Amino acid sequence: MQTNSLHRLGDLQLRILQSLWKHHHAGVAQVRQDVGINLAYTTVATMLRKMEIKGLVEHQQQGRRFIYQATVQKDQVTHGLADRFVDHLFQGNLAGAIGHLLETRVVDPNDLDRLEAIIHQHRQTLSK
Amino acid sequence: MQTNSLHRLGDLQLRILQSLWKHHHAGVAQVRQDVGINLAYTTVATMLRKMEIKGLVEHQQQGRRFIYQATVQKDQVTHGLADRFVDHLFQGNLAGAIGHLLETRVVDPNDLDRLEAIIHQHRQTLSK
DNA sequence: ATGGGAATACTACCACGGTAGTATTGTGTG
DNA sequence: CACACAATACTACCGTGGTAGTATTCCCAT
Repeated sequence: MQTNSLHRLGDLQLRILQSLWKHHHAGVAQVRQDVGINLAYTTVATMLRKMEIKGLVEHQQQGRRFIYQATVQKDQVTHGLADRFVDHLFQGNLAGAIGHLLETRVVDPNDLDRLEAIIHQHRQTLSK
Repeated sequence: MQTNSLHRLGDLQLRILQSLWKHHHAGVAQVRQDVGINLAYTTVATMLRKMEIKGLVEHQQQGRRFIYQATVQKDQVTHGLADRFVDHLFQGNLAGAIGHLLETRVVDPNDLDRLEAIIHQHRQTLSK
């Protein structure tokens, strides 16, 4: 619910959200399937419950089981993480941050194409 | 020291590292200056000590005081955070991640120019 | 109808980020 | 030389992510 502090999400929470975003709504077992069957069922269930308290997800009951659903949009979370990344490490300099990403990672030509397309399109929007 | 789990750094730790990267080496008081004088001196000192145990920083003694220095490079931390961002949220799709960044943030034309330059340069490197 | 399994509820624990108080110690200055 | 001050050492505490065991409950299949 709270848009603040969205960057504090842990790895498991992130993976759970990922799963829920994919399925739209899913039961504990399904989430656990995505998130890693190495984890105990109760671990996933507990995390889900904690996340519900924090307002990250919600559930409806369907017979015996809980069907969960994310209440935060992927965009919000992405934005939170991006803020942290860009603001903390690059003083808010987005271009610098992206430049660094490109430099320190393997990028294939296709990606470059796609990026140029995005930039191009962006320019259109701006000039309008 | 450990390259793993570098993405788990908290906000304060990130700000401390930022300060150390800037100054190269700095005493507690200096770091505290950067990080926020609203924090108690001991808070910063304690955090620094904890970070030393984790191998993120090290210190040399200079007379009475400790002069700290980061032992992790900014690149490593950036990479760690970027991994989390790109891998968790975009399944490793870097272009997708960057695209999203561009879409959800305010970008001024200058940034677009710089990005295009970077992409261009990158293409050179790749084709070589 | 009843037992077994599936599902949730409750509880507990550890690690660690963040914050800071108190205690101790060393040092420079008057 | 003594003392105030500055700096570190030690300890503590809260919140929360992560993990899971145990207890309870309810439904379905036999």
